[in-house]
Amino acid sequence: MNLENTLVQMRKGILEYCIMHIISRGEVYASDMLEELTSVKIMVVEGTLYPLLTRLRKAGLVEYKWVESNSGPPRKYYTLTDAGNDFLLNLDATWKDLVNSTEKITSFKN
Amino acid sequence: MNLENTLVQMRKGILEYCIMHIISRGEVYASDMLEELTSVKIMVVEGTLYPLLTRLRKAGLVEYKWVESNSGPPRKYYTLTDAGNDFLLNLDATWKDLVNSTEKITSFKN
DNA sequence: ACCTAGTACATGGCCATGCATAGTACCTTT
DNA sequence: AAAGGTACTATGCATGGCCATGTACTAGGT
Repeated sequence: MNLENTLVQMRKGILEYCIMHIISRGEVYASDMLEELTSVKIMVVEGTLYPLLTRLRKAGLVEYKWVESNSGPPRKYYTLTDAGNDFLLNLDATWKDLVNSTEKITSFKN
Repeated sequence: MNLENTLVQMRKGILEYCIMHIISRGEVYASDMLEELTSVKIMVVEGTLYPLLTRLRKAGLVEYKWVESNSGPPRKYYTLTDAGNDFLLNLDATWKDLVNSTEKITSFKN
């Protein structure tokens, strides 16, 4: 029961939400996402991101197309499907509710 | 990959944070906590709460004393230990950081 | 005294997710 | 051709929330 571990637990579910948002803004591939998440201090490693993307694809929320790169192997560029966009709207509401509820608990005044 | 499941995942770690906050405000027992969490629309069941309280106690963050009830069996009234108070301060910072980071991602404007 | 209902606490097994680690495949550079 | 880097894949572990169930004690009615 240490801080690091709790942070990991807090991240569960949120990562999926963040990734969906990043993809919703335009075609991106894994390294783009890692860079953006790192830039806002959400540290994520490949071993977390790739399985997550696979889950999202299997659930029909995202799709990808291979794009040649001129500086390495080809990349998978992701976009949201229609179902993905719908789901993202629901995630927005779910997340806001949760933050709201937590706020009520943690800023309770007697 | 459905909303309900994602909500469950989002709650991981947050529940611990909320419980710590509730206990920090004064002596409470399990039903008090359930009631307060329910009142802000965070649905929690006993099978989640009791193991969590046991974890917190084993980690030395909370302690309890038995108190007789005049309307049923005795209750365990919980309070934070000194270590628990310290940990709660860290949780506050961790949670704020996470919300902040998520905010940056989800309200990104091009 | 007995039975039923209610209250309070506890546990075992399941599941989904994040992570560590290792591995594959391809490209560029020298 | 060799070396290093980039992008993606696969496997197994740890954690925490949830469901179903169980135990123990109390209160109230008959």
